[in-house]
Amino acid sequence: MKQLDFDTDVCEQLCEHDKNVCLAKAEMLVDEDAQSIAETFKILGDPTRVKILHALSKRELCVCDVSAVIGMGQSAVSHQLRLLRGARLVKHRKEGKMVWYSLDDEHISLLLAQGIEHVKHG
Amino acid sequence: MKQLDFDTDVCEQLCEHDKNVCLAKAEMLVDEDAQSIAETFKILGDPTRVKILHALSKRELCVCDVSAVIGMGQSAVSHQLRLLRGARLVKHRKEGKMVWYSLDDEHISLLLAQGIEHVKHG
DNA sequence: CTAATATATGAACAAGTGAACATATATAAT
DNA sequence: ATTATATATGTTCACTTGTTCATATATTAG
Repeated sequence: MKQLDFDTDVCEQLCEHDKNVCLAKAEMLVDEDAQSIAETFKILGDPTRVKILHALSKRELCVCDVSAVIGMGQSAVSHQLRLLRGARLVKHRKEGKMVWYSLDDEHISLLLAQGIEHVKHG
Repeated sequence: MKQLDFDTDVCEQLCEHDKNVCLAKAEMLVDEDAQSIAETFKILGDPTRVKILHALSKRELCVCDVSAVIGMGQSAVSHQLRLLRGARLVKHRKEGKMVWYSLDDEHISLLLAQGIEHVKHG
């Protein structure tokens, strides 16, 4: 395989398929965007968080309840909810000493559903 | 917080909200499914793979071209394509000594698009 | 056959991650 | 104020992950 010059945007001798490579390069995601998108999927890419999101897609739950539902300690759940919040996948609502969590919007429910569909074979 | 009995499906003294917890538990994803779903998202959760998928969503590319497009070594790209293949996110087609990759189906394109939309704020 | 090219794979290592534990904060009840 | 409850956070550690380097396989050309 030829050694490629990644530093130039000009399409010179890129493997065999200059046109393809040139076009693809022009349309490529910038690092920043790829990073952000990956970040979102990464948060979705953990079984505990998938379970939490799935539970929240049905109804609003407080931390304590999530903990009970998925059978995991309060601390672990709180950590995970923080990550989910950071990725704007869930939102929270304070009520006295309790905090109620739910999905940030219906978008998230869709994303999750598509992931599920892909697995149950799509 | 009360100590919970995770070993029983019977709803006894689960925090304050027995009903919610009981329902949520009944509808919860089984570990196996949560694992599979997370696995898929986990594969989507890496900037390099996001870039690869995005490039492939536009046109079929061979390994060499992907390598050139995203500016990363052939070995690294090959490893990533293997993971993507394992998650049925891409498919491949052999032609002589070259292997052409493309998205496994339009579903994947949608999943990716939804992730992008969520980031560009949805 | 041998050489060259395209891709795949194995090993190793740095960097990142999730869970558990201890502890901190915040609110409510007495 | 003191105690109890609900949640959040900091730290630690075993484990995973992505890249690189070296090498293997496969296909084609000569």
